[in-house]
Amino acid sequence: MKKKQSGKNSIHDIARVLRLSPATISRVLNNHPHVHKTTRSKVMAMVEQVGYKRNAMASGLRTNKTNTVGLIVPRISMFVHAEVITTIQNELHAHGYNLIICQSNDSLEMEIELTNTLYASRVDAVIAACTLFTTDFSHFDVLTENNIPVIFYDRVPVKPYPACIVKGDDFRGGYLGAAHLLELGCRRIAYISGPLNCSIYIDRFAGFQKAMQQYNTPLLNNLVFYHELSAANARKAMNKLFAKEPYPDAVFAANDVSALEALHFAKEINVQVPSELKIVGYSNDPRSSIVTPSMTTIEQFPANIGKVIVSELLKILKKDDSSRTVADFPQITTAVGLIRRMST
Amino acid sequence: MKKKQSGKNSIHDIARVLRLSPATISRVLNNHPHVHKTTRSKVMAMVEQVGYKRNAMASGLRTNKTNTVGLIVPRISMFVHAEVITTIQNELHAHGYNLIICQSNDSLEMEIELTNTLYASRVDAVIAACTLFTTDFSHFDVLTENNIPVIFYDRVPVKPYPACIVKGDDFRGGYLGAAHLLELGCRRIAYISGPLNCSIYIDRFAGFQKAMQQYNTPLLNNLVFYHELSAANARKAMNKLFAKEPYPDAVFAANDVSALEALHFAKEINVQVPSELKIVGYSNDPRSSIVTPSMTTIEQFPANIGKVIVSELLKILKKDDSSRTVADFPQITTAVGLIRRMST
DNA sequence: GGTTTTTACGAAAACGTTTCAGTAAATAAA
DNA sequence: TTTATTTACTGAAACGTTTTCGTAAAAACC
Repeated sequence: MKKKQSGKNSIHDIARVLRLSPATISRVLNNHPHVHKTTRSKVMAMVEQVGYKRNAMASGLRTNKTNTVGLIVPRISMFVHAEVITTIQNELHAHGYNLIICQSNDSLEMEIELTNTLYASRVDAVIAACTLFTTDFSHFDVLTENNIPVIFYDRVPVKPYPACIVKGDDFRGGYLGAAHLLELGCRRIAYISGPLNCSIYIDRFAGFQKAMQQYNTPLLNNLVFYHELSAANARKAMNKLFAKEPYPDAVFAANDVSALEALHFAKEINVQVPSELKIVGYSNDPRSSIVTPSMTTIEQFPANIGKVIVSELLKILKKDDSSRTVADFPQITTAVGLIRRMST
Repeated sequence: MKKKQSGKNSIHDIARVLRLSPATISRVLNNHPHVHKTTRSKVMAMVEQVGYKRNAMASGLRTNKTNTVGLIVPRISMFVHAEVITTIQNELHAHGYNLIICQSNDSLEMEIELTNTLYASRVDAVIAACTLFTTDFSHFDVLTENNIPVIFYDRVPVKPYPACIVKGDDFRGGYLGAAHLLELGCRRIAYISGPLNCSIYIDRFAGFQKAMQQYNTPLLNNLVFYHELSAANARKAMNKLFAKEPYPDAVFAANDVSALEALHFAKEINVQVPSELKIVGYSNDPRSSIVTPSMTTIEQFPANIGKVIVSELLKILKKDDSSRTVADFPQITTAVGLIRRMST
C-alpha cells in the first residue's frame, strides 16, 4: 500500500529525509558505481515508499535524451500501419524506448505540425510514413538539422533526403500482380493507381508496366486511373470501365479498398469473378480474405517492415550524434509476395 | 530558406543578439502584454530567422503543464478504437492539445508501464481503454493522486474509481441484438460472450438476458460461452454448438470477429444464413458490411464516443488542479443502435 | 513642476534532474 | 608513520524555460 503523497516528491525530498544529497539519489537511480551498498538500499526503500517517479522533463532537459521515438503515420486504422506500429512498439520497448504515435490524417498541414511537436519534445528519433500529399519534405529539416535521425517508410521521399528509408518492394509488387494476371491469360487489364506524386504508386505502376511489356501486352490508356484510392473513386473508375464494351478481363488496384469496391461493383452488375473478371488488390487487408470470393492481393509483411525499421534505428541511435555519417542513410527494400485467392 | 543552425538556439541566444533579456523573448513568444510593438516584431523576425522552436521539456518543467494528453488503448487496429482515437485527436488538436497514443497490446503489464511512462512525462490527462485483464486499477493511482485526471472508456472499472467514465450503452446493445433475434422468432439463441470480469461483457450479457426474459425464453447454459473473443475461440464454440442437434437458430456474438467466424463456420458446414441460422455481431467492424451475407451488428458510434470524451476532458482541464471535485467523475453512457443487414 | 500611474524591460529564482569538480574519510602502499 | 590511492559522498552549475519582483522611463494627472 502506497503512502498518501503530500503533493510533491522529488529527488530533493528524498535526499532531505535521508540526509543525503540529491546527487547521491540520482546516482542510485541511475545505477552509477561508487555508492555504498547500504546507502543504495536505503535510498531504494525510500523511493519505493514515497512512490517516487522520475520527472522525464527534468531528466530529458538535463541529458538531452528522452528515450522516446516519435512515429507519424497517415492513419493508424490502415491495416499495414497498425501492424507495423505494433511491431515497432514491441521492439522498441524491448530496448528501453517509448513510442509516441501520431496520426496525420493524411493532412500535410497536420504532418508539419506533428514534426514540430515531436521536435519540441525532443524525441530521440522520428519514424514517418508520409501523407499522400507530401512532395516537399523540408518540414523534416528541423529534425535532421538538429541531429534527430529520421526514418521514412511506406510513403517515402522520391528525391534524395538525408534519412534512412525502408520501403516495401513496390516495383516487385506491381510486377507480381500483373504477371499473375497475364499468366492467367488476361490481356485487357485495368489498373487503378494512386496519384503518381507518391513513391509507392510510382513503383507499383512501374512494376505493372514492366510485366505488361514482358508479355507484349499494350497498356491501354483508358484502362488506367490515377486518383486518391478511395472506394468512391474506385467506383467511378469501374463505372467508366463498364460503361461500354469491350470490358476489361482483369482489374489490378494499388490498394485493397479499391479492389474491394471493384469486386462489389462487379457483383452488382452481375459480372462473375473470377470467370469474367479477375481482381487483384494490394496490402492483404484483413477484409480481402473474408470477402466472397476472397481476393488475391500483394502481401507486404508489415511485421517484417517494423522489424527492419527498428533494427536500423537502433544502429543509428547507438552512435552518438557527432559520429553519424552518410552511411546512416541506407535505403532498404523489404520483400513482398503474391497471395492467390479466389478472385483470380 | 532557413539559415543553417550552429548547433543550438535557445531563448538566450536570441536575447543576446537582440540585446534583450530572455524574459522579453519569452513574453513575446507567449503573447504577454506589456511588450513594445517594435520589440515584438524584432523578436518575431529573429525567431523566424533562426528557426527557433520552443523546448517543450524546459517549458513543461517550469510551468508544470505539457498541453499533452496520453491515451492508452489495447490495440489501435480495433476499428472502434481507431475511430475513437481519430476523433479525440482532432478535437484535442483544435483546442491546442497534443495526443500521445499508446498501445497496451492487451497486456496488463504493458498497461502499467505505460501509465508510469505517461506520468513520467507529466501529461495533463490520460484517457484509457483498459486491457481485458485489468481488474485492479490501482496502477492509475499515481495519476489520480497527483491530480492528473483520468477518463476511462470502453473497458472501464467496475468498482468505483475517482475518474470520469464514458461507455457505450452495452446493456442496451445486448438487449437490442437479442430482442431483434427474438422478434424474428428465434428461440434457441446462442450467445458468445467475452470474459465476465470485463465491464462491457457483463453489461452486454445482462442486456441479452433481459431480452430473453422479456420474451419468456429460457437461457440454455450450453448455448452460452465465455472466453476471450478470438476467431479461434469462436470456432470452438461453433464446433460445440453444431456437434449435435438441436442446432441453435441464432448466434449473437459480443464482437464482430466472433460473429464473422461464426458466419464463416456456418458457410463451411452448409448451414444457410439467415434462413437456418441468424447471426448478430457487435461493433460494426468494417468487415461486417462487406461479408456475404452482410452482417447485422450493433453500432457504437465511435466518433460520438470520442467527442463526448474530449468534451468532458476539456471541462475538467479548464478547472485548475485544486478546484476539482467529485463532480468531475461523471459516468456517461453513449447511445448504441442496431444495424440490420442480411445475416438476419 | 511635482506626483502618480502606466509601460517596457531586466535580474534572478525556480522547475527537477544530472554531472563535474572537489573533499573528507577510509584503505593501500611506501 | 607518512604518502598515495581509492571510495563515498557533497556542492554547485547546468539544461531552457517562465514568472515574480523591481525599476527605470514615459505618460498622465493635478
